Amino acid sequence: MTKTDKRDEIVRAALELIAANGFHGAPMAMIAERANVAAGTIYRYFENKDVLITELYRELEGKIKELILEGYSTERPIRERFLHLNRGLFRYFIAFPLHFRYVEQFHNSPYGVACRRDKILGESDKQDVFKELFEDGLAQQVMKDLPIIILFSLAFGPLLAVIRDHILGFIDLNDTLIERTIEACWDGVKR
Amino acid sequence: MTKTDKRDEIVRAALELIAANGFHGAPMAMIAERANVAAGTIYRYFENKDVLITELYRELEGKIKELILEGYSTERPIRERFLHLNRGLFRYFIAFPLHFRYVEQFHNSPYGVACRRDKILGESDKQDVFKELFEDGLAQQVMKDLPIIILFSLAFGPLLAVIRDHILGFIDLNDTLIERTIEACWDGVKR
Amino acid sequence: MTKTDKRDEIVRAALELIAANGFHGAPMAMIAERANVAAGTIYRYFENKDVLITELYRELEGKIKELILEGYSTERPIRERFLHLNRGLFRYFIAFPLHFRYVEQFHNSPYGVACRRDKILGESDKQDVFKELFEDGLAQQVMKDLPIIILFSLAFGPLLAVIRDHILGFIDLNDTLIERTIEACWDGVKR
Amino acid sequence: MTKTDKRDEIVRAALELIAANGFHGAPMAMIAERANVAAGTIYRYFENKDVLITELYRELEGKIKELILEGYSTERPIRERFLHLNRGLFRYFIAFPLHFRYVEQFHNSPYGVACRRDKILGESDKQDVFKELFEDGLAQQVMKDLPIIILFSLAFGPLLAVIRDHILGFIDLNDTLIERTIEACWDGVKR
DNA sequence: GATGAATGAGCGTTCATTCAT
DNA sequence: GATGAATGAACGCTCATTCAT
Repeated sequence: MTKTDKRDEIVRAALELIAANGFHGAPMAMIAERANVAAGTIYRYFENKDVLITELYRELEGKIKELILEGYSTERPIRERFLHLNRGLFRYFIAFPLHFRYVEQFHNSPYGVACRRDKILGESDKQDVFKELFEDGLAQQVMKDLPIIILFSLAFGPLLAVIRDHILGFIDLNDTLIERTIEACWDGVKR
Repeated sequence: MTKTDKRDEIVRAALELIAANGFHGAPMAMIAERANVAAGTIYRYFENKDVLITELYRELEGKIKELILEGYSTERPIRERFLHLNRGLFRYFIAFPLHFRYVEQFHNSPYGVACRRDKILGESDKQDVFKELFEDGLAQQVMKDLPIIILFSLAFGPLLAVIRDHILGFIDLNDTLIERTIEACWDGVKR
Repeated sequence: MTKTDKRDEIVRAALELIAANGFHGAPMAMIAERANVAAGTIYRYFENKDVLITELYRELEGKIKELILEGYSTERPIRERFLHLNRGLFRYFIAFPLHFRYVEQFHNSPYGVACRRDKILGESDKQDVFKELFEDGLAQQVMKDLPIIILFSLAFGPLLAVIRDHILGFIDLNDTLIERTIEACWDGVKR
Repeated sequence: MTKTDKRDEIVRAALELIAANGFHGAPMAMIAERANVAAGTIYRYFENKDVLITELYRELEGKIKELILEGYSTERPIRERFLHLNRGLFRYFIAFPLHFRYVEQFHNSPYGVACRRDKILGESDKQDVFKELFEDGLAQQVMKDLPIIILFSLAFGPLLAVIRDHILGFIDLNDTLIERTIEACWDGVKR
């Protein structure tokens, strides 16, 4: 097994266990076992559990962005771009429910709050497509004149709630339902 | 200090610590200390930590419902009822940010999921004003023809996200902003 | 309720709970509850749990002796006296299984060992019928020439074991079986 | 220190402390300290305290049986076999008084009762030499016609009581005394 | 006297982290 | 590099005992 393989196994194991059981239901020893690695080995790749958790989040974030940006163009109309991104998120999380569970756990934890704080208050992430979309939407006056951070919540708040209900088995989403939910989100933000 | 005082102190301490640090960041010993009570004393009032957590949630839920239903009438038009309830939630949580953080922690935990499952799958809660509102909205065809559970997410998903951002200090809400956010939520659910 | 009634209730409750659950399965609070008395009240009658346990033992010991000595006469032949005492113990413990369980727990605990030590090494209990019986048996040369303490074990060791098996439901004793077991014990000690 | 050494140290410490103070007088932390091991280390070798207690019992049981069966043959006459086994028990427990105290504590506890129940009611332990001896004794009509479980008590009840008195320092056994006590036990069971 | 709420030391157990091999 | 046994602080919880009422 190469060095990278080991790291990947650890990350995969952590994802599975934390998604299923939460941060406290995933002891390092259990992650190690699931990754077929010794407990101490994890510490060669990650300084400590916090770092593992945060790095895993960054990786998932990266993958999500990557997939979402496929076929995305800032040249298209605002509405189309909005629908594209939301649709991408829906499809991604339905395809990878473990990722969704993990990301949700992360957001709803001290890690997530700190991370969010950095993102909002820190150096503006020049490449944040979401932010750019809302800025364009405001500039072109197709979106409601509200702070971007509120537009954000209007656009993605329902989405995350609906996906959670889907993953927990409370609804059974299909393409029509998804499409109509996304349209409803658009109704929320559009002027 | 009367018996009730002690219980109240424990509940207050638990609320503060759990709202700030999460369930695992609030050991019983710390709750006891903050409540100026011995560790064992908590167990006179609550069978165990789970019960304390759940009971505290029920208390908050009760208070919220109570405040929200003030001046609420099912006789009024759907839109008005919708705005009333959302406005109530906004005001409540802005007035009691600890309650918000606590309720959020609770929902995002095994407790909350189980609680949610009961509510959705169990015997329909006849007195659930929210459910009733959406049923009426659907019947009168003023709301989008979507499953109630999705309407729920459209209505309250953004709201919770916005309040969180406010409490974490990422936005500074004022009455105008609140009113316009609620209107935007309405745009999301209305036909 | 008179003072004596309260004490009796405490003692009865302690007997029941300790017999059923052992010393550690019978917290003071539980004893108090079963006795319909406040926890603190127990400490008016007994300095602490140890004292309660020891005093209860002494009471039971007294009752047992009293019943056993009914119709007992040192004028009768050794064998008859032996059978009388053993028969008495059998009947007593079968009639009062809680007493048996308690006494057994007591003997098999630091309390019991200390108590035994006092009895054997301390001032010889002038009125101990058992000791007297064995002394007479030795003097009259109807019993084996062994230390009294060993005769004791030969006489009562099997008895206690058989009663325990009866109470635990492993055997179902009847009068014949009892009589033959006692005879067997006599065979053990007689010359 | 090898892995086995550590386990042995834990077992030894548990044996010593439980034999001296009983199960509740031997907290895990104290066992760990006596074993020169951290508290958590015990849990690498034993799932929990119950398992430690039960496993230690099984180990002692095994050692005892092994030593007792040395030179034992079912070909020899009943009486000889009886004396062999009883003599073996006497010698073993006098040589290892801690083992005796431990086994006694175990028998007189919920563990022991459950264990006993299994043995009596469960599938007959084909290799139980004691049971086999009594069955043979009954078949050959050299033992009293009593239930095996009672013969058991007649044979070993006095023995255990005598050994306890010896270990507690109430008698000082010597070979003659042992031999005569065993003979007395035989008198109890023989027809 | 009687009460029972309050105490806090102590229990069994877990788990992030270290380090000798 | 990799291992996994060892650590020990920290957790949730119990219960004998005290003492203000």
